[in-house]
Amino acid sequence: MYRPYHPPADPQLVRELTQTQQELRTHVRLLPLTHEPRFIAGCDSSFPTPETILSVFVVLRFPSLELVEKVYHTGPVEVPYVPGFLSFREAPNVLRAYDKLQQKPDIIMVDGHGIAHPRRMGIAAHIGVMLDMPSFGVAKQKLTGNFTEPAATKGSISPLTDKSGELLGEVIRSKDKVLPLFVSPGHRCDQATATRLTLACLRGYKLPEPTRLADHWAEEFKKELR
DNA sequence: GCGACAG
DNA sequence: ATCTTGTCGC
Repeated sequence: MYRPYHPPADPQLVRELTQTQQELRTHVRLLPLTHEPRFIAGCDSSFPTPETILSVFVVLRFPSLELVEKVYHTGPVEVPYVPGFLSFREAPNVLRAYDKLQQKPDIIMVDGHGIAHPRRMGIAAHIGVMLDMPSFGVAKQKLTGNFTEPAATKGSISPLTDKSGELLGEVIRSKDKVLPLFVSPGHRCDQATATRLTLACLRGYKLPEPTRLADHWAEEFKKELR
């Protein structure tokens, strides 16, 4: 398959972001949820133009999954995309979108990785720490770690581990014969909770409702801008 | 030195 | 992420 080429990143920038990332990491806490969520949020970002980012937050009632609110926020893109540092490019705008929510959620499902990251600080963990809110990530592509292909049937799961065997996340088949999802906890959440909620949010599509709707509305809001 | 690389 | 048509499989 075709492999993307990532242009060299500014060494100085990478050093600074790495330090910030490691500081944020000290705040991460992996714990089971204390109470069953009543509201779960989904968030995702898109780029109407190369220099503009549009972030969306949707809040669904849980476990009914009815959409109760959707908001978005747009702003200028100030940081380039560098593998492993996606959060610094998207999180600032995502947090502003979060501020616009009337109904704050009990937990946030982010489009991206949680601790299944080189330094255990994917965007889901980053956002969770910034808001000090429970969060977890659901990604469509692997960033780091190893795994064996889960069975082709919906609900099949296989672990995502690092070289030392540490569990980074779980690879979940959310729909029969469709590429699996990579689910990992972000902040104030554990793997069992992340996996359980992801499965509870499936409604016949590859993506669980929170991120699927956030994805959908990101596209709608984008059109709405022109 | 050779791959891998979220969105 | 984004740019894009037709096409294969259930």
